[in-house]
Amino acid sequence: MESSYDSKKVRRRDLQKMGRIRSIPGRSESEQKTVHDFNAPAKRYRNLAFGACDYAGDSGRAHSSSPYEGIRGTLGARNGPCGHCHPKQGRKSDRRRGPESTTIGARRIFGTCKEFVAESQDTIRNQVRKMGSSCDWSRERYTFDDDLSKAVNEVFVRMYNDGLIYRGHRIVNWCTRCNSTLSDDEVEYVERQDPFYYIKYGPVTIGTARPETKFADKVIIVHPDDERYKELIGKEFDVPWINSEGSIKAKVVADADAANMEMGSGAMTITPAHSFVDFELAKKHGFEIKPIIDTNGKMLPIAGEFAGMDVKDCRKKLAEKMQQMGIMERIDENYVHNLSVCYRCNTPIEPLVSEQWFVDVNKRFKINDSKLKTGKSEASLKELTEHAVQSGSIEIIPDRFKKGYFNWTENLRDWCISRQIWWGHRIPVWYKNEEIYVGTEAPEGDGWIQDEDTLDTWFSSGLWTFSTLGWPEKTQELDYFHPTSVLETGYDILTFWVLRMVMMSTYSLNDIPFEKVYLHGLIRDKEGRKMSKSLGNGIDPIDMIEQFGADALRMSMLIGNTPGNDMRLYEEKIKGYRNFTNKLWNASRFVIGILENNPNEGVMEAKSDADHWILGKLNDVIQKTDDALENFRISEAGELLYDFMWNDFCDWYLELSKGDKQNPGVLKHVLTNIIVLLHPFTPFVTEQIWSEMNSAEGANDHSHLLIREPYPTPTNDHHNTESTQIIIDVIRKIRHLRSENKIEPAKKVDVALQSEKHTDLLERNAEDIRRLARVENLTIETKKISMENAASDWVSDVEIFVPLDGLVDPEKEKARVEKEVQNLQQYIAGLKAKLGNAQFVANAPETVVAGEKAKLADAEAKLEKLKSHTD
RNA sequence: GGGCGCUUAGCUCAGUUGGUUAGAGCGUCUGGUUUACACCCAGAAGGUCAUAGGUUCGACUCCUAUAGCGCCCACCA
Repeated sequence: MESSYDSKKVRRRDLQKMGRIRSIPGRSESEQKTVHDFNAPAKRYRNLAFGACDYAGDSGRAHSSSPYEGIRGTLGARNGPCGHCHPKQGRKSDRRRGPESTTIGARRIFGTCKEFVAESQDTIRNQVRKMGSSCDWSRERYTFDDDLSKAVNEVFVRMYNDGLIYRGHRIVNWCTRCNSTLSDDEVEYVERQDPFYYIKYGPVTIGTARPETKFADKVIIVHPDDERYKELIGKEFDVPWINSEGSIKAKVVADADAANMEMGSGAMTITPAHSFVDFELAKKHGFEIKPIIDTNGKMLPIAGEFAGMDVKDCRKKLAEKMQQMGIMERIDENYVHNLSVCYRCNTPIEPLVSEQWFVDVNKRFKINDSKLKTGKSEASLKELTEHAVQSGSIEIIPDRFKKGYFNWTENLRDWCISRQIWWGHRIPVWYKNEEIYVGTEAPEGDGWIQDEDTLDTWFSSGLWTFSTLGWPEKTQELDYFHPTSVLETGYDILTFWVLRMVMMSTYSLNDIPFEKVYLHGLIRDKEGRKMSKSLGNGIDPIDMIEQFGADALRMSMLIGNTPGNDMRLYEEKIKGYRNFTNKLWNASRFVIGILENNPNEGVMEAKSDADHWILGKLNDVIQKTDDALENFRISEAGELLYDFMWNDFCDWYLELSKGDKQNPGVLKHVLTNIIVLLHPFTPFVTEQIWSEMNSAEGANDHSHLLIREPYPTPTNDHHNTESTQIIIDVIRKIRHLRSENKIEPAKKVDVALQSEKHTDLLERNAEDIRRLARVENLTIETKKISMENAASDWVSDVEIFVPLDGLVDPEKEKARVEKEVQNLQQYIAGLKAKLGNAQFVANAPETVVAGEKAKLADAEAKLEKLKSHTD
């Protein structure tokens, strides 16, 4: 065994040995995938790991469940083309991108992307494995796998037949660069300063940042109660305007909901084809909806002289024209607003009307209510999605994210699911002249052309919990694993993914997809900044693993972090846990060495006070760890184990084991428990220690892995931990007295102990006290000792004297004691005041009052002793 | 505009339904080749828990307001 834990060496060895790639002997690669292993995962993993990786996804974007959101670049989409942002090729639709894109051969793009996906898969698999994730690799799935694609089509067809999917001309978020729609939650906002134009429009002045959309504006909306415009309502005007005719017939319409008297001039025109709000308004009033801008962001012929021009250029030129026409009142150059942009390429979004497929979230359909328990026979997707969380069937951790979830379900609009990108599941709809066919497979006969659009990635991702288990077949897995117990993911993906999974599962299976959602925060750099490529502040997990080991990286991500809160990650932190890993390694080496020297003494039997102490402590830590993990306080569990391993086991029990009461059986027992408990946190080093322990006993059997060991449960054995605690405290106090009085560590001192109750205990452990406190002559008395010129202290009823002839500074010692007396007196006064308060005694629970009384008694006894020592 | 979160030792963070003389790691200081470990050991210093009120016998913890930082959603005439 090496003296320092080399994570690199062990890792490579372990990956094969530990069966992290769970392979079944005698089966080919393809058969491996279909092997069903119904061995329930060990308890600890049920709660710690569940996640799905979409690789490059059907979206060209990785939404792995890793908290490494900030460095998505390294998780999947590294250096590759963004699938989304490439136009489909070989398509004749006029929605396609212009001729420039045809210069890129379709085959070439497709080839590149296949490679890209393969590379991403490799990268992610590699990273997940290197992180030590304990997945059932036999069940790995990719959203483009055949059976998953089948599920996608199946859901589409079912929804279509239930009338939940429809095709319609609607206003959508459009990216002119990607040449595709975006769903509402794929739109991002950036703050920008742009000119804001005030334009004369007949009798009113309108304000806009986008004059180029207004060629066909012919309705003025005012508030019905607005005194300024009351007279105008219902009237029509010929307004000098920017269109090619030079004027337009405008009508004044009152709408109490749409118009705001306080805002600007209180009057506005509307652009139905390029504004969500205006589109709804136009539908409400039956106004004409006339497109101004095409899908490439170019002006349509309606713009006259500006036709074919880019939106941006048009705006500039148009402003000049308006000046010339004399209808430009003024320009505010300091207008700051939120510009909506494409999350993929940051191109400004152009809302426009186009024919798309939508999921109707409000239409009711028949449901099987046996699991959903809505109390209804039919419900809408929106209602089901909301109900699953509202009813408590799904628990979100931490709880506060429910609010965001409901905010989102409440404002849910029909979901535009068609995308004009080529990388995705094709919409399972075929056309032949006027005929339309919707089915899971292409219809019989010639002349059918499949819809060229693809589905929003979240449509297929939303099926993840059951499409991966063979649905729509009634498979054993589906029965066994669904709903999943815990989904673990980042909070930023709650609405994208989590909500869609709830929606899809409640629809398709009439059941929830999972019982609990554990949300982690995002990882930030040391300064709290989001990790990003442009800042170059990302941390490559593989780099950190190379340097400090995967275990250290895992620990640094688990400890000191609470659900839903962002976490800073930086080298020093990881380094700290590397030290922990190494400490564990060295302690194990020491124990294994003892076991090798005492091959026949491995029976677990507590003999010494220290044995009882450590076993009691172990029992306690098992119980607390279990409780913490059950309640998703993962950080706390990690801290408990860290503390127990280092401070109790290493600093005390191992040190005591170097004395005359070494007990190999207990050492082995405690170490074994420690590594089982720590295995979920630091799988590699613990598995390696386990293997070394077993090979020390000549039983190196690869099938006998630590990961298979049951997680410890507390025993009912009673262990006295008090006794050794006294010994430990005595040693500490002696050390403290030495240090206070500047006694060199190498120098041995004489110590006298006096106690009525604990002389036996002290005698039993005299050797340890002598060794660990560096004592020359240790005397233990029952009768009172009075000693001149000695530093003194006490523990329980044990009085400690360290004679310091000529060494102790009487003044200093006096000052120290006086300070402590003062401190104690203050404390006692506080306690007395509290206990003297009738209200406190009356209202506080008995246990609290008793506790305070005990504290007081204790403090008073201490004060007594302190005084007796100064006499 | 609506919502949410954070503010605790020099730094990074814990603190479970209100009852500890408020904790950890790192860093700092003092000392150390004690035969597993200097990626270590021993000892120590360091906080009026952002501010101001309130509830309570009792507040880091609950309520209200204020300030600073951050996030999400909405809007954009």
